[in-house]
Amino acid sequence: MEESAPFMSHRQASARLLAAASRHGTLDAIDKGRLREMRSRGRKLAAGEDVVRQGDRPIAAVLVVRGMLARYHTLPSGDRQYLAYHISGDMPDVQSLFLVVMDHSVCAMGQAEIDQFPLEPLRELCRQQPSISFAFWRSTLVDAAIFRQSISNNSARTHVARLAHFFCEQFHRARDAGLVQTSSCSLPISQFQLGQTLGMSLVSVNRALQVLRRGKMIEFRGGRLDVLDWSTLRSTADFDPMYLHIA
Amino acid sequence: MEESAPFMSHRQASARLLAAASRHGTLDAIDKGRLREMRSRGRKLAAGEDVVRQGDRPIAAVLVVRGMLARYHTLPSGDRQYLAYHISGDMPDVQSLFLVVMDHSVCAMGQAEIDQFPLEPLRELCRQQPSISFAFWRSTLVDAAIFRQSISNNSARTHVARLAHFFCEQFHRARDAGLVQTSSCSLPISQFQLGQTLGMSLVSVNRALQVLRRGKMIEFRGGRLDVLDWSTLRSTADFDPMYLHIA
DNA sequence: CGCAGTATTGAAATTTCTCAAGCCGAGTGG
DNA sequence: CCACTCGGCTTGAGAAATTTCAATACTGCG
Repeated sequence: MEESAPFMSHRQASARLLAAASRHGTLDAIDKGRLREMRSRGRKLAAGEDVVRQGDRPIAAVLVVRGMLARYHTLPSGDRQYLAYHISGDMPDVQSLFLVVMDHSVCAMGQAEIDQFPLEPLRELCRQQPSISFAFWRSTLVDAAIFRQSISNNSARTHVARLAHFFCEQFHRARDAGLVQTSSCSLPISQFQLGQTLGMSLVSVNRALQVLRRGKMIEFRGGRLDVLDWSTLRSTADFDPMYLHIA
Repeated sequence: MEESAPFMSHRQASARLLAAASRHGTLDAIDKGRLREMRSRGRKLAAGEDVVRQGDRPIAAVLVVRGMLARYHTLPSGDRQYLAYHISGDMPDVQSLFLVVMDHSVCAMGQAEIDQFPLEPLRELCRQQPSISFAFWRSTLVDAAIFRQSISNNSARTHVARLAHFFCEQFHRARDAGLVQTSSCSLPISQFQLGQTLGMSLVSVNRALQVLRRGKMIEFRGGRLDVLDWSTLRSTADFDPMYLHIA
């Protein structure tokens, strides 16, 4: 499943890296030039394939090119707890720059494509170009804000609100990344996995889903989310996108 | 309640800042010198007092000197969801360096004492001294790892394991910070607040607590945690401190 | 001493999970 | 082209966990 990408894609890959960093800070010409020098290896992922595992000591950072990646804990029972989802333009494990051992795994939710950038050159780049460092740093801080929201979501909201909030977040982020057409976005997650994300059983997910459907707020099937009534969905969820710290 | 600290304490405060940074990276003489130049304002906090609130745009970063601080979300219902606790030597809101608006609040759990370091000089310092930047960055990454663990804890563990895990984490971190004497540490949190931390009702907290007590694993009263049987507590909790990324 | 906040207990009400069966839809091989 | 199969979705109903309500202790502090 792993394969080197052709040479041309190196330029595309570093352009994508530049875009990822630019989302979180202002870069000058030097910063941009240095980012464009970064070399990477492209890789296609099969559905469900792991990119890194809990306990690994990764040597490269991942940038999502296409598809969706997820971070998850493997519990002693063997069960998973999904922690976050990442779409095109996201870097799910920038933290590896400074946390040597992975405390969670990263996998592809459906077919996906990534770039892998060796960590050492990235670290060196961050050392030399503070603005780049700050941009990546900020991206990890937004990740943390999203984790905080998940704590509240999974701990303090009703099942229906919890699901609604999850959909709001995914949809909002997809839209921000330019991945929404006609109020629908890709969300290749099964109801069972939704349960492992939100701390609910499969049956509870299914029933909460039906409430949202009957309320004509969303449609969710075949790995795709359609938002039919954003305003109602949003208020059902208590969704306030402030925590995403976008612009 | 706010008051300037005497001049002498400035030197102590910057030494504490140096210590906080040193926990997360190797600093050279220049780094250390620059850190020692940082000026701060000491502040005493009453029990329950807020340091920053959701929506604020803080201008200073907090370093805990004494006591315990907590981060929390305020939900639309008015209810709180506690997200993390911080003890001496921790910096609960380094993220404010790059996330302008607070997405959560920070309060004192009991009486506490903090140093406040203006953000702008800190940012400038990070820009000039990459090692310092990396150390603070890393501290925010460990925070994020702890948030991830909280997602799993609150979503996928039984009430008893959840509580046990929380105690393991607090105790382990207190020990690492040198705040444990004779297997007990300060933990000024009421059972109700424990519920708002772990996503359980007050009654459930109380009953889970009794299980741990009857199992002779812990004693918890008057804001103090005694660990009577670490090994059993740890296995009850499935606690693996790896995620704390302590050297 | 007594108040106020915190902890404990019991029991009913509710939510959530588990179990188990049936359904649906896409892909496969006859 | 259709039956078959597999994974994922849906449904019902009983079991179990959890919350809520409400009353009773406890404790530290003024």
